[in-house]
Amino acid sequence: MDDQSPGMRLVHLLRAVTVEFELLGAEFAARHGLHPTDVRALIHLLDAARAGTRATPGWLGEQLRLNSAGTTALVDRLERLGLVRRSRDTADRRRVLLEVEEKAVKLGWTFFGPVIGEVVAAAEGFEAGELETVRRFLTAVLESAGRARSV
Amino acid sequence: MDDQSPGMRLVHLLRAVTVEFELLGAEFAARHGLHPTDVRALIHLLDAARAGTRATPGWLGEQLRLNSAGTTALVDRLERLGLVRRSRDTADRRRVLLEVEEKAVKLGWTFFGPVIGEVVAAAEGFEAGELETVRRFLTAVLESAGRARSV
DNA sequence: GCGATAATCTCGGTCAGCGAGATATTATGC
DNA sequence: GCATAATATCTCGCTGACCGAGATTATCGC
Repeated sequence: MDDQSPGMRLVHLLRAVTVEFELLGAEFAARHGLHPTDVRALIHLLDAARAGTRATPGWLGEQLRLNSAGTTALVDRLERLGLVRRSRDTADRRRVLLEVEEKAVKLGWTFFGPVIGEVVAAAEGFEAGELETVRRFLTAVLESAGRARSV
Repeated sequence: MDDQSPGMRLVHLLRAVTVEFELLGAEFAARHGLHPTDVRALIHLLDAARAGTRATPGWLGEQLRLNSAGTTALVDRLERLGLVRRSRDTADRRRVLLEVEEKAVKLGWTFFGPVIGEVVAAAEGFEAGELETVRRFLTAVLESAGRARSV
């Protein structure tokens, strides 16, 4: 396969971006005494909070591909750090709801803030039509990756 | 910050792509009895081999942010799996060179092959100019992420 | 109510990765 | 030329994330 074709160059570029984001997460984690898994969990929890979805340990475990024991340990960790709070669901009292504390929101912001700022600034060097093209492409890639994964 | 601005939407999209790629790597790892770190190591080793760079345990450890003990354990694992071979550098006999076996190249191909195929196929739905725009954007993002990381 | 099902947690064990230090090889100051 | 520092890797002991199996608690259909 031609290594210099536009498609291949984009593949490598995307992979480089992924690596860079991973490193970013890992360094953020190390700096705050968290584990990479904790950061991933925070991302999912903040997403859920923003979308109004109710998060439970079981749901979180699925997102992160952890089994129930690992999930319990993870939530214990996050709770000990004061980032989430466990509370019984009053409707179905088998369920435990995970509520993110303000501290977690702030932490998430110090993590994403700088990257968001940089990327938004970078985006300003492009015209609206160009950004739309990028959006279409990334959407297509997202679907591609999903397809490649489910094979 | 406006959650619906084009810049923000691209940030979220990029993050989604990153997550998807990570999941892809994790599932590939699990399916082949590898750890996520092993996959990351393979990627770096294959890159080095392709670029003609000589890989050593120390270099690999830096790439993955592992200390020397962890790196030794990692290389032990990869060697046991028949993916790399250790050989002393004849010029500086303190050094150990890591040579990737064919098996590793094939494994890398079964990992990247499907994704590459999908992304290249997706790229064919775009004009050359559009792909160039995407390339420029991703390059800018890569620099942004690097900057955000070194703060 | 009672068995079946569901959500979470507990216990014991495995193994990746860390810190400290050992070992071997090469560069440097005098 | 020889002690000393610097470099590259490995060994040892340990911590802790995660897994598998099973216990616990709560809900639902009958």
